[in-house]
Amino acid sequence: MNKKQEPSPQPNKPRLPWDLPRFRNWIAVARVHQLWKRVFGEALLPLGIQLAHYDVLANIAHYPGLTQQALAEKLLVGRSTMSMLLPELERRGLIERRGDDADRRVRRLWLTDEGAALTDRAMAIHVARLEEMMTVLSDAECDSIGEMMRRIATSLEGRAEPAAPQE
Amino acid sequence: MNKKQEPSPQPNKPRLPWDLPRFRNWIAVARVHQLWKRVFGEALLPLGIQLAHYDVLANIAHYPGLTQQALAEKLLVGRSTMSMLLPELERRGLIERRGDDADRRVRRLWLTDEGAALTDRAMAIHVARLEEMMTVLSDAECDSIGEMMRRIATSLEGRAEPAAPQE
DNA sequence: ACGAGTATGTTCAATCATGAACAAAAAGCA
DNA sequence: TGCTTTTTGTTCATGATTGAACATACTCGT
Repeated sequence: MNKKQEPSPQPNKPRLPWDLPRFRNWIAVARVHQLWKRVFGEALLPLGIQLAHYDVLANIAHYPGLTQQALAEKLLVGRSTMSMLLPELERRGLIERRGDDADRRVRRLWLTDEGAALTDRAMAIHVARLEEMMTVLSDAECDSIGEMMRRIATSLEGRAEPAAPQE
Repeated sequence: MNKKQEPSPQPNKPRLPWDLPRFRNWIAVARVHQLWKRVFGEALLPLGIQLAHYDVLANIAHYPGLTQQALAEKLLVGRSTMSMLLPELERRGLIERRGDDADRRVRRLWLTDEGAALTDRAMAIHVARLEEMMTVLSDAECDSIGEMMRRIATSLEGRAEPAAPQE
């Protein structure tokens, strides 16, 4: 085949994406995200919850009374994931699901006192670990990452939502 | 030294992490990563492979002859994941696993011609989608993200690996 | 050379996430 | 009002990922 490799990687044609800065930069993003999930997931274990649970609880704390569908969209997961996850959190007395008189399809989500207390502790851990991880960045650097990522997110969502007519 | 914002949500104590810039910025990173995985995963479907397969193939392309263990470490997954995944790729004739005379425990990984061809196509899609996603960033901005992320990764890995003596 | 300790890969059972199919309820429309 | 379409949530079967336990092979110190 074709592996006549001289000494140096590739003479002129960049055969591997690793030669492209944008590729390498994105790899770094993915790697950090993956590492973070591991680190934070372990940090949550003492509280008896895992990442998926935390994501749910924190979002209910931020948007009390949101529906399962809205929560799933925020978390970028399917509806069925919530249907499988939430009964467990309800059984443990961390959340409450109440119907909505105005729309009897939906079940709105609320934290119980116990759930709110647990979520507070989890969020404290979250913030602490996050700031620990980000000590190598200045405030301005961190903000610039956030600004750029939001720009990308807007672009990505715009391309996905509008349901392209053709193709 | 912190935002004394009267009219807004919380009078003085920032009860929710969303009030903290570092928190919001990280949320944006996680969101983009998640969106990217969805977009790219769908883009790979026509090739008949999924993200996990692609990660394997691309890394074998980059590091031909690496061991399963080394691959698992690069991908930040467990060894058993490779043991479940690789036989499928081998069965499809995309990769080859050859023993190593110097160390008869390991199985070194190589792309077949067919696997290399498929990987080339997948990497082309990868790069195209990536550049599409990143059109909203200048080269310098993209590089700055990469540089900062590598800084964070080094810090994270340093904290996890060396098995801190106390706590 | 021998044995304890370590590293690699596989198997297996358990866990988790997902999409398709479904029922109930709402919204749109004639 | 009646009918169709859309939305919300659940169930279920499937595929993905994992850690523990194991067998094999290597390393290192003696």
